[in-house]
Amino acid sequence: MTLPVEAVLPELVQRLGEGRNVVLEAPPGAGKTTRVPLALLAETWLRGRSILMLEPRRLAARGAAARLAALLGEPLGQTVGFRIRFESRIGRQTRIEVVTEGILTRRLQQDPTLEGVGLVIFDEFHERHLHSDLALALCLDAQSGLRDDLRLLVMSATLYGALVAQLIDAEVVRSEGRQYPVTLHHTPRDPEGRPEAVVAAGVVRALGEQRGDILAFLPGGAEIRRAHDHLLQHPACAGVALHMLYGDLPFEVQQRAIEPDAEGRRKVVLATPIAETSLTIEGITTVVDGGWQRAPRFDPRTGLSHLETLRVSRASAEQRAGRAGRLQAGVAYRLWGENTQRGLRPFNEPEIGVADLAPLALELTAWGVSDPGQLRWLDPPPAAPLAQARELLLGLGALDEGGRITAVGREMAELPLHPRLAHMLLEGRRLGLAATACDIAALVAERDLFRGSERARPFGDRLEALTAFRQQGREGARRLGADPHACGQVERAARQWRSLLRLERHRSSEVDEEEMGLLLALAYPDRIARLREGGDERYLLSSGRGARLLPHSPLRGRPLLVAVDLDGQGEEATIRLAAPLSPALIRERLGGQLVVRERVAWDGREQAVVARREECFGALVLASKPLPQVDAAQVQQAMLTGIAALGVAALPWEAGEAQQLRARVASLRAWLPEQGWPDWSDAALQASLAEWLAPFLPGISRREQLARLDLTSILLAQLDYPQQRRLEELAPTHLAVPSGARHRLEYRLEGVPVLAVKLQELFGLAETPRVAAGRVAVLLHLLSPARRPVQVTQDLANFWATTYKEVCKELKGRYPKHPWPDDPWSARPTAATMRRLRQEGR
DNA sequence: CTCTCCCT
Repeated sequence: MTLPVEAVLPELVQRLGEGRNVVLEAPPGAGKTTRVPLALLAETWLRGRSILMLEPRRLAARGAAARLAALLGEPLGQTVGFRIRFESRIGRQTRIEVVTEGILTRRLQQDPTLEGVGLVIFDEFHERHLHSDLALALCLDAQSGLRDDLRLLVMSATLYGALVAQLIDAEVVRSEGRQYPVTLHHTPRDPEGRPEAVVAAGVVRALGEQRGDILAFLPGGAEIRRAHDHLLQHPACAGVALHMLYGDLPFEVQQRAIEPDAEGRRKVVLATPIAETSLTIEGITTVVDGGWQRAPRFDPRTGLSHLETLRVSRASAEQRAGRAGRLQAGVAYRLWGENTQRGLRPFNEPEIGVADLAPLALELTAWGVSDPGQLRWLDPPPAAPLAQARELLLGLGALDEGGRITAVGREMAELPLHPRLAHMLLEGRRLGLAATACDIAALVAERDLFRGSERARPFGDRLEALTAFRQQGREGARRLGADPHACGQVERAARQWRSLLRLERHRSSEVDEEEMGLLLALAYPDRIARLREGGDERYLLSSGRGARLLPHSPLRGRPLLVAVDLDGQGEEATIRLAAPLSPALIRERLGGQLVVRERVAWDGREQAVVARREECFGALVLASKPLPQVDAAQVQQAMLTGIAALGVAALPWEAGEAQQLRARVASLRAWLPEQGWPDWSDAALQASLAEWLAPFLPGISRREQLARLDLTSILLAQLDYPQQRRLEELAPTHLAVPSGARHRLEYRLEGVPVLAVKLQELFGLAETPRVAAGRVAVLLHLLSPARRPVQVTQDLANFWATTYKEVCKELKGRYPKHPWPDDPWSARPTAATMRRLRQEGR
């Protein structure tokens, strides 16, 4: 059988032969995974060295290797082999080695020159996993340094080639795919509809309009279960075999969903994106796509991840629809309109942009790179999550203060698990708890034993179920409500780590809850939760954030927990998985890791500077007492931090005088920019607290004591004497008016100052009063005798000439005791009544 | 309104 990719093989071979990197852009079905490595095997430039081909999934790696070997008519482990976690088939003569992503990173770390390798092929690069992005960056680094004869071939779905080609300085070779046509039906959905209802309706419609089996895409397991329950009741599903398919279902159930129905019934499979690439389901001719996908997002501010339900990307939707056209022409119902289609993102967001970067940060440090800018990336690791990751690694002792890897860090990097868990394994070994640490790490890292169960269970139940599985097999696990398949996977991971730590065999012992908490605290020193007073399920995390146990958790009321799984979404984090923690045991077993520190710091809850001597484990404060003597400079520094956190608005501006001073200076700054008046905006004052406010802080350590500050004098002290003189002259606090009185000017942060004055006081005055050496006319608020505003103007002469007459007419009757002369120009300006004027003899 | 998929 000839495959479309064969047409471009000569060009591909030639380009690589010229010593170039190459990007092969080909849609699914082109045959790139099977044909390309074999076509290159005999190339002389390889000089007998091997080809490494990277696959994004274990299933795919094993499958690709098997097909390649079959094409050569050999068993696996001869010319073609594979290496994935837990399994490898590699022989002496192996020239094509198919590996999964983590394996390649590991190999590069052990041998940066990739000795004996002539070509690295990245298959399905468009999936943009964290590991494949990292592996490409490391390969490029190796190529540019030690191995200029190493070649790279990146294979990717359509429309992605140019970007990668630019990064790796490569030629793009394009191939056609093989795919039966799929007819697309875009059907706008009820925007309020829940995913399960929308997709169930789509399935019912497809059942009526099409023949053949149906594959429907939903965002997650919960929606799949609800859609399943709903469709079971529906008459359209009578006689139809209804299946669910998602990663956490037991293997047998997944298998049944993939196979043709034993009784030959028509099949409907409700699936997560697991069916998008990893699994091929027999007999599908119709796809129903709800158009969602769920993705984790790491929030560097909290250090936590949460799941988000997003619209599918165009690439994913394409892939999903394609599932209907593997056997024959098919149909895809897309439950969104053409407009929505145009707004879809072209590709899934690269994992490097949204993931926890702690593992990547450790890999980079182990590679000897402190700044990711030293490597070439399609998308560099974003700064904030990377900084957060480095901070975590520093806390775990993997990095030193200078950001270099420590001996412990190197040991951690060599263990195939998350740095948090690697730290727990190594520290657990020192405590003589290595085997238990392996179990706990596996329970954290592998599939949830109790997924889908109603009750929120504490961590201890997992360890108990694992022990039961070891002693009594699958039945033992089932009796405790655990999934035996998942137990097997956990045991397999734990066994791998035990062997890496050179532990002989697992000694099963009693599960000690407190030791478990202790070990978990070694992995999550920053996720310790203390029970809030007056309740039994609300906790305070060491970060200061609130957290809440899942309803009905058996851990309710425990004073101290280690939160293993925290969902960071929303106001309060949700503690999904936790173990109780005993401070006494920490002190007893981890005494060496306790840090005693004297802390003088602003406390947001106390609204004051607190000075305490604290005994800490990670972020957990085990003991705390007040410091007998405190350095005044430290208090001042902490107070400044506190004021910065509260904002300058928290200072006592209420009196008004200080605000007026700020407004006067701000006005002069705006009117007379050449004079260099200081910037006293909130932002500027906030930024320079240390300069202008610090000298006045001695004796102040609480928020309420800020009321003592005389902000007017403090700000005035910022001006030198000539400036103070000029301020009085150019922006006076008061203005004299013709009546002889002095009235207060009201300055504003922007605009002209306001002079509020009874209009009788201004008789005879033609010129509007001015400030700033005559540059700015004040805004007059002309008042009635009852001090009600009659007119607002910046043009007094015009007021006398026009509006004054009407004002007179209107107000004369109401205020007969006050003067309302026909000619305001010649009348005597006064604040007094007629009677007083007469008494004064006029 | 129960946590997607994948990997050392």
